[in-house]
Amino acid sequence: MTPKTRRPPLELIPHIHRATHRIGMWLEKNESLGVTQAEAHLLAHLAASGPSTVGDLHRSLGHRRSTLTSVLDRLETRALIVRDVAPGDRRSFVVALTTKGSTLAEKTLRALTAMERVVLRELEKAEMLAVTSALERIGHTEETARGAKKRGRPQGKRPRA
Amino acid sequence: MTPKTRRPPLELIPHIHRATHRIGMWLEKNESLGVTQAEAHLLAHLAASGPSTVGDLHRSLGHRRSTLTSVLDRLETRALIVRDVAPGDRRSFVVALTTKGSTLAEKTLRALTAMERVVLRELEKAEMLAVTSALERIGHTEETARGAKKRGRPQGKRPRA
DNA sequence: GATATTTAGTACGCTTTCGTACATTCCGAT
DNA sequence: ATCGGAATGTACGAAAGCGTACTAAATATC
Repeated sequence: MTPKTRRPPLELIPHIHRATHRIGMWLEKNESLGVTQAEAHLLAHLAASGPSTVGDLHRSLGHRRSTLTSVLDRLETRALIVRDVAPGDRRSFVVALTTKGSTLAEKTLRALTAMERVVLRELEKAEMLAVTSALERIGHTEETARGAKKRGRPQGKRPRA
Repeated sequence: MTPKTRRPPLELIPHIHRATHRIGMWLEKNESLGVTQAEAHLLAHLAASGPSTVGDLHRSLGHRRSTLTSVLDRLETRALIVRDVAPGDRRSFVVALTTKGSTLAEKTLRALTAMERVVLRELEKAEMLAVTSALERIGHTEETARGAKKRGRPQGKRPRA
């Protein structure tokens, strides 16, 4: 009468989250790429799509602009990317891979591609469409989110039996 | 000859990441649930699967154990959950929702379920299986990752055109 | 039954991510 | 031209996530 499940569990969202986690773990473990998850995806995007503005990266990767600033700072410090003022719009930076960054980005992209291939090999094209379009439909709100409430100022004792 | 795309772009992984991001944004925006993404998923899991140990949550949600400790601390401070020593294993805690937590968890679960429903309504069952099994196959390594290298001690100047 | 090994969870410090405030540039209306 | 709003990206402080080290309990080994 009171088994494990009391409500219809979610079917899709948890899978998405676990998949995301595993991608990150795999990146940090399996290859000695020396990049974090966020860095890897940014490099891969640059390698796949060419130079992009910070706004492009924001829209493509989903990170907050301020987060991107930090990530780009790190990558720039390590001489993997350069920021150049965009021709035609002096507010924007065009982010491009350096030679060094390009080498690493290719490596990263290959690693991610290899990971995908294992999955894609077994999927029919139609199924693949179902997957991506399902993912695309998840939580589509306005592109750029703003404002949110925070609360809780925790950090207290640590219980122990 | 040098268009936008220089290499075959990834087809699946970026979708997964964007979906994850949108779920988080949606949670923080659309409802005044007052919980972060991690908290929401934890509450939803408890509501769906009943009391669980920290280890269970670790395996189900993918967060690091130490991360879970923090999340649970916050939820405990807000009196949404309780930690009780597990009967039969005094090392473990059983995490359970309080009445207050249960109310909020139900609300959260409904919000997430509603979000899924929009997607699922349009998917055939077979397609759905393709989606979840594809996600499950992403980056399957050992459940618990360990050790990873870090580097880079950045934080420098902030360029400006 | 004493000791080593494994498992569960936490404490702590550091890195990453994020929200907000702000400076600069662009663009449309006038 | 110029003024007001929108857009682009950064600075800064604060919160969340995570790796490592550690404690305690359970389990295996002898």
